[in-house]
Amino acid sequence: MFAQRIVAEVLRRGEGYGGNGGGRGVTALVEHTSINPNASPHVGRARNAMIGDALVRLLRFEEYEVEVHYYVNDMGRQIALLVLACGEPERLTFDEMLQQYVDANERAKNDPEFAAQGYELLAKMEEGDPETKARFDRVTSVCLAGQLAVLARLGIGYDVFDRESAYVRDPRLQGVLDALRAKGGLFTDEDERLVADLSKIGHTQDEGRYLVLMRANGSSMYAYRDLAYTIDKAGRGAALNLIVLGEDHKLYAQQLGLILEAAGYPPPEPVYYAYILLREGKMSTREGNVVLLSDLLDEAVARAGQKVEEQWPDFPAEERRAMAEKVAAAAVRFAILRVNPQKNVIFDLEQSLSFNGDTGPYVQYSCARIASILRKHGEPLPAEPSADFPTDSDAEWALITKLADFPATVETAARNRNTAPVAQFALETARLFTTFYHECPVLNAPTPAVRDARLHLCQAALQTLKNALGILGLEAMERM
RNA sequence: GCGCCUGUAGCUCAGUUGGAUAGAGCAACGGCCUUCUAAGCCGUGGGCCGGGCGUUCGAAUCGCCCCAGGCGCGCCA
Repeated sequence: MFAQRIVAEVLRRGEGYGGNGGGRGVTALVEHTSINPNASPHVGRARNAMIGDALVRLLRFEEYEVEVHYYVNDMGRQIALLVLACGEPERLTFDEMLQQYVDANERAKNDPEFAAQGYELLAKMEEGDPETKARFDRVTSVCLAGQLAVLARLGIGYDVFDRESAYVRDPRLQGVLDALRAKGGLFTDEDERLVADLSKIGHTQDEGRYLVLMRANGSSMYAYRDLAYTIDKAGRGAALNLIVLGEDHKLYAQQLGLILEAAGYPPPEPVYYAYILLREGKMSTREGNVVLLSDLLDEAVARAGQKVEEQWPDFPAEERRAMAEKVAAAAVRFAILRVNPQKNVIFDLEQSLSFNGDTGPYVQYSCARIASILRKHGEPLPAEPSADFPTDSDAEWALITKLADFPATVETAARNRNTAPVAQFALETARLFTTFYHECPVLNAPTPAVRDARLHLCQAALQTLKNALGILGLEAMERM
């Protein structure tokens, strides 16, 4: 009997239902977010973090052993300017540092001497000057902590932080240069820069043929350091090596991949996503038309808080606050994650703050309704649904059939490295539960057998929704 | 100019990898709280699936050509 079998299967597997064990015994390294320290995360950048984090959760659900890496770009021209601007970093907060950076960047454009100071500072950093390194560390650490605090509000965390500055003088880079040289793919150009000619190692198009590795003054370019880091990641022995990248990095990743292959290293598997745009155009920190993740979350919490207050006036403020945080995070995460990553999305503030319709809070609300039924029933249910499992309505069948689809949805999502279908599944399941909810009374079911079957179905639906939400990084609500 | 991605309802998105009458939400309009939470439900209107040509018994889905948007293309990261 199909219905009874599916419901029993969901309840038996519990938190593991939907997992196919595709990653059992497989290690995976996932790098995502890796925001430059000179900016507070905006929703565009946050797409990387949310996609990456959901991917990590999906892989773990499939029993991969995952290690999450964050590459801290604590070097480079922009960071040098930031450090230069933050004279006494101890006295500055994260937000103040960001303002300093904006000012410094502006000044560097019009003041060549100031810009030159930046390059000098960078060169000293690369030489390994301890005092300079300490200065950089102080500034970038404050910035990193500020960024992580915002991301943590969305439930996003990391296992390992790799600092770019640790890879500048990586001895393995010599081997890469030797390999390039051996194939005629390395030369010093007329301006004394060290340049890779990728056409010698399989690059077929004209655009992107050359990649500058070192400046004339011997300081390294981002790509050069990134090569060392990528080699380092490859050397950690993970069977699956993923990196979440904006689509603007496509050509760059190909270039890097060619060099790595020429030197005998396996390149990571990229997962791309497209930009989030505003109606007015693309987000630009310079022009001030950005939506900061922290601001978005604050607004979401404020709106959710209002709703919670209307709904649960007798709850302690602290508890209401916690509910609002969960709902707010769910709204923001779901709004981003439900869209296929290769699509540009036009960011709509009202829409991503909406708690009605095709949203994370709608799914959470369905969970709360189920939890409420189970709570009201009070008594524990038999662990196994009875062999006599009456299900006569279309609503019940549609819901059960949907629950049965979950493992296949997860399997496809993992294979395609795309969690958007899981969000879609959660929505569809929540809608089907709601139809069932309106058409099939549970506690007042016509017979005890029907009631028990429906209670078990409720449990199974809740478990499946929880598992789907877990992959997306949203919390199911007991009440809302 | 060249390369990659995208184009589905007024708006934001799905569409199970080529199958039957293309689905949701938002917005609009009309209904539903003395029965398990109205952050919900039911109903109405709304479509040349960007355009064209092809492949196929069959195309939103595959191919080619256009058009539009996004991204990228040597001392940014």
